[in-house]
Amino acid sequence: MELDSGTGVPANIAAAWGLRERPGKGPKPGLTLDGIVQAGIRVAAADGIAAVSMSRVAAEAGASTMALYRYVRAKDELLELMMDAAIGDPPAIDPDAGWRAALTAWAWACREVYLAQPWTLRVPISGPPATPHQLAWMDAGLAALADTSLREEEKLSIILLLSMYVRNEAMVAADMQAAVQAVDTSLDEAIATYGKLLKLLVDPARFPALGRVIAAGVLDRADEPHEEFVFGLERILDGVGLLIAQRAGS
Amino acid sequence: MELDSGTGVPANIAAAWGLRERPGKGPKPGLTLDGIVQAGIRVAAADGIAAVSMSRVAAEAGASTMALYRYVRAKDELLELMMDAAIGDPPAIDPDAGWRAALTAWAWACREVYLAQPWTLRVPISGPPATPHQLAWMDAGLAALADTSLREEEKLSIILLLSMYVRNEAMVAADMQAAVQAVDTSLDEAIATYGKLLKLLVDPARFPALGRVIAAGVLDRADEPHEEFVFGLERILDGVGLLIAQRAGS
DNA sequence: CTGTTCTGTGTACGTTATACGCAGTACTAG
DNA sequence: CTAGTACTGCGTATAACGTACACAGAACAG
Repeated sequence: MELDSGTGVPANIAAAWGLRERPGKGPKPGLTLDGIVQAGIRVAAADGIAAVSMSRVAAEAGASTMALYRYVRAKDELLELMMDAAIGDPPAIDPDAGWRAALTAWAWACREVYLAQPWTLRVPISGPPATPHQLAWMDAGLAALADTSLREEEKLSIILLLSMYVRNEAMVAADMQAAVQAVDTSLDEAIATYGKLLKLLVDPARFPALGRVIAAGVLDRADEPHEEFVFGLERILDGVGLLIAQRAGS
Repeated sequence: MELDSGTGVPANIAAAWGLRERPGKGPKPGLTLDGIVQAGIRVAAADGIAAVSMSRVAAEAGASTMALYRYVRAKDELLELMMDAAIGDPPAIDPDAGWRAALTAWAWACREVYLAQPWTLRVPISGPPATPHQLAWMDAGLAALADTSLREEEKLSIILLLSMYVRNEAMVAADMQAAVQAVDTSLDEAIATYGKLLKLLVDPARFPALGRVIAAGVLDRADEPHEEFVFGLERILDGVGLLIAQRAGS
């Protein structure tokens, strides 16, 4: 059977929920799914997602390469399981804080998880969220909007928008940090290098608006570390606030 | 030399700007960089980015695998060049339309480019935008904000926020379309299947907010095709509008 | 006790990117 | 005109990858 217990749950998601049937016929399993997933996470944390090969994970777990395939259908499934395990559960959020404070806390927590484990940002997303911890984060985000008079559909859209934003912003931040560490320089210097590059390439006659940005010196120095994140977050929350006010008014 | 003409321009970006020096000593090149890039684009458009291997592109270009390396430093560079060629130049936007209409048109155009060539969404971003067409799109976006009283720094942040949003939303849309085509079903049906899956997995006692969304039937049917995109876009532009009003007021 | 079924493992295969060396070509210096 | 040089396209070789498959042994059901 492709699916477990005929419930119609896709195999990879069933694995994430621990629904794998392991009828007790053969020999005792010497490994555990969780052990393998943790081994994968250790490899990814140490040397990045590119280092996560089946043989490397198997070595870390103390088994042969092919043993992993008794627990995992394919590498993609392993990555999905690693991802789900790595993000863990969302933090508790004060339910009386108001939607804006709650969403802000949620977004910051999400970002911290990503930046603490940058490899999670490189795991290709394979579909709509359906693993336990992903749904837990979704639920926590939705809970922040529970007291508003938004339609359920709108709440969901907002959480999707926000989680997309946080993930993407974390990716950019992680990219920059990686680039900085690769050349062993400072963030300020990296930005300045980029600014100089654009100054070289951009002809203000051809790209006038971009030319004005460069001329204004925006790219001469780095922002405060999290300034970019806060800026986008505040714009989005402002927009959400407008909708909430609108729904409350009508 | 790693760099061209000692200008300090990284090799891959120099290639994108056509700054490669090809001193006329050896035999006449039988291929052109552009021809190779176009061959790569044909392969990607036909069979997706996973089909873009050096040997496949070489076959499409009518040359041997290793010949490509005379024009391209590595596969990553080829992908970057393909990406830049594929997005092309942004459309002209009515400069008197006002910032909101202009940004909306810009975002839609950007989204169309991505969805017309979904493989571009799978090209890993390798750093801040520095290729000619990327900068052209950035300039077009910034131009939409030219008449506002925002600081240049803010304009840039807004364009980055918006382009991130469009790209991400296009990725999700492309993912869904791919999933739908893979199982050869309708979009409505795919959403409903996902809804049923969540209904099965989500315990409303453990995930109350998510339970309410599901109970409200949000996932029983698909939205209008572009509804999700419009929703997020409007929220972001609302937030931007608030900032513009604030800056104009003070 | 005798299947039956699951375990871990070794081997093998097909792909991938790309480093390297070679033969031939078009230009430049003399 | 000739020698040298730098570049071309190409074939081969290498290391790594995911994973299909077959097999030996272990634990259970009857």
